[in-house]
Amino acid sequence: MAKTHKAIHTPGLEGALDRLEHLCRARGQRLTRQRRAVLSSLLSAGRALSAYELLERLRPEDGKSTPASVYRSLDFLMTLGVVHRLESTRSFIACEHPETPHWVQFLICRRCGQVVEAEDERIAAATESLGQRLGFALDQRVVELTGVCEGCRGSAARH
Amino acid sequence: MAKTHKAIHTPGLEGALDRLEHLCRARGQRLTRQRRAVLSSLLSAGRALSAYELLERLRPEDGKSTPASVYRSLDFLMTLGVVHRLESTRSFIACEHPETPHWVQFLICRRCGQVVEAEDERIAAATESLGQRLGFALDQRVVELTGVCEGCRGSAARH
DNA sequence: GAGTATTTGATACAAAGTATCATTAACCAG
DNA sequence: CTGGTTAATGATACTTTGTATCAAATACTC
Repeated sequence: MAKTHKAIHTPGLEGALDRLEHLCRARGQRLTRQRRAVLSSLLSAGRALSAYELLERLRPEDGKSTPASVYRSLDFLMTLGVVHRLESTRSFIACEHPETPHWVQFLICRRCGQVVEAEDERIAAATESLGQRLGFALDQRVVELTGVCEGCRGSAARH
Repeated sequence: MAKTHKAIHTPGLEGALDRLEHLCRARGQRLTRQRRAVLSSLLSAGRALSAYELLERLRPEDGKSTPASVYRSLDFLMTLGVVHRLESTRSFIACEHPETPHWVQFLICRRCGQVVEAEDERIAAATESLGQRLGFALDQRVVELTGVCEGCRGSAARH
């Protein structure tokens, strides 16, 4: 059977949860039901979600989630590097390649909401070098580039 | 008399307000008391302010400012390019060099809150090229680098 | 399987940002 | 410099986003 239909089983979900377990174990942190649920939910959403959108998706499964608990889980997953926050849209997204510690950039389509995570050497080098030149010891880099993706420019010519 | 005391008259404030007037005139937009007040206040603050901090500073002078009106003025000033929003701290700052249309980067000291506005060619080129490579027509670039500035690293050794 | 420290649940609240519509004031014309 | 027009503001209420606190629950170690 050809893979013409959208996969029902989110690809990589299992792998990501395994990775989460290993990360927790390695760092002596607890892997709780909620943390697993938050990551799964973000992964299966396949896009960035606001904390409250995430909350709505968790509620059916786990009626006792609250804003505070969702934010706590998100903070935790961010320290592990398996979730990122998009500052310019106040939303959260599962990391696409959490294997390596990394500085990433995001490209966000303002039409369809698609988010692409990139790991560009030139940008990494240029930002680091700017920091040094200005005397900053950088520990966080937000690079979020918004525009219109190829697909959206092609299809909806002018709208 | 030596200039040992902090200037009471914010340097460049007049110039900035003149520039604002010219920009409005050139674009057929109205220059209102509130818009002037918001820009002055940001300029004399000399640092990034949240919309509500700004509101508090406006109140003594103009008791009828509201959150909505402040946000409206900020949005307006941003379209003119004389004010920028810092996404990662949810705050606003007067632009340091609004002469040229520009893509800027910000370096933010997490210790003292200092914000430096930069206009780095390499970063501009690298982000543009990344956008092209991934098929994005970029129209907004958020580059916010957080760390500890030279002064703060020097003084408070470890705290 | 029990002990313990960490997380969570529940509640309440703080901060950030927006919608609507009647009123006001900036700018232009004369 | 006076009035007319249109854009901006004021007032009000509300939505969204994020946090504080503390008792109850649960993940992990032994």
